[in-house]
Amino acid sequence: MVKNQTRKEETRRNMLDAASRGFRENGFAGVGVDGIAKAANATSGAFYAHFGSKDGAFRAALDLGLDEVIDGVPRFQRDYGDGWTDAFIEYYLGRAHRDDLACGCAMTSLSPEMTRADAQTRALYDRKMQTIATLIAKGLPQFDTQQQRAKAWAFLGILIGGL
Amino acid sequence: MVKNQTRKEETRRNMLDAASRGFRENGFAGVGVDGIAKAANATSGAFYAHFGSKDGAFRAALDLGLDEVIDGVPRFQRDYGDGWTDAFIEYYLGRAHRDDLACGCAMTSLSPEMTRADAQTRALYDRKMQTIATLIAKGLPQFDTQQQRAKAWAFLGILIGGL
DNA sequence: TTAAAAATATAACGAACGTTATATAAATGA
DNA sequence: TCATTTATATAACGTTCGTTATATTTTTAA
Repeated sequence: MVKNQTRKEETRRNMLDAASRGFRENGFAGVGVDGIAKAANATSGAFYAHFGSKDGAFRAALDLGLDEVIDGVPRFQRDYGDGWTDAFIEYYLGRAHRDDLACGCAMTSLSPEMTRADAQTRALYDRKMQTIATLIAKGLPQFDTQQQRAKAWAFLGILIGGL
Repeated sequence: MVKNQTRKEETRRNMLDAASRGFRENGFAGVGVDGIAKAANATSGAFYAHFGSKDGAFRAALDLGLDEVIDGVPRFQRDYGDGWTDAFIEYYLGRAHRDDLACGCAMTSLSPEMTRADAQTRALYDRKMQTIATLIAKGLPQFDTQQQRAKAWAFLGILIGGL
């Protein structure tokens, strides 16, 4: 529970959490605005005041979810050193991560939605994924930058699902 | 184009193809009955005459799609011998398979929908996946059946997406 | 304490949803 | 050919969808 936040911030947080979970569990089309708002003990009015549209909420959830990965990768690299990739994969495929509150990693659950997303959302996704690939590449034992990047994308591909 | 089929069979085929493509591209909730029917140059009336419900059409599409895998695995084992797994993975991850008419393999694109599917659909999925795992296990160089099955499921996990 | 502003709730819109009932068209068998 | 059955199209249903406009409540500032 985050403290020292106004009521507005708390409502937004609740709705963003509900949106994240809803989109990850049921996909973009599988959950409605009213459903998300209700899950956050709020209404569609507040939803639109905060996100402007359903697409806007999806982008906010995507943004937050990918930031979790962007924060997580360097943490694993720092904590596990050279063997960080194995630790990361184990964590990533592990039950704890699969069944957590937000229903898995946004990268895995939201990536399939990208083919149907609008341009703005895809641009956000591409930008964040480039950041993630760069972070991964920096942690790979290789001196050729291009090879590092290729391996980083392969690593991501395995994680997300062979696509 | 399949020949020697009645008009009824042709309509059903068209609608099943449209449903398969629609569900794979946009997910169960991402496409509607009217949309599927229109994509098959038909109407919702014919749709319900053939499938009974949207869930019914999804099951038919899932059934057909997983049968493609069930047919494909032994073909790879026969054509490529011991190295069939590499050939299969290469094909599976390859562009040709990703961009084909039906928008990728049903196993990959429809598996994420299973968490939201009804009991009947999940039962069908489980049954077919057991069949697929058995086929894969038979093609693995191992004498312990249990180990074979475990490896077969790991193989499937990698293909579908590390879940 | 009270007026202004901001945040949230309520109500309604047209459109699309899955489904059913019914009407039309096509295929079948005599 | 004509009656009957089958296949498909049309029209309508109640609901839910994303969204907007407006009303109400809560917070802010004086």
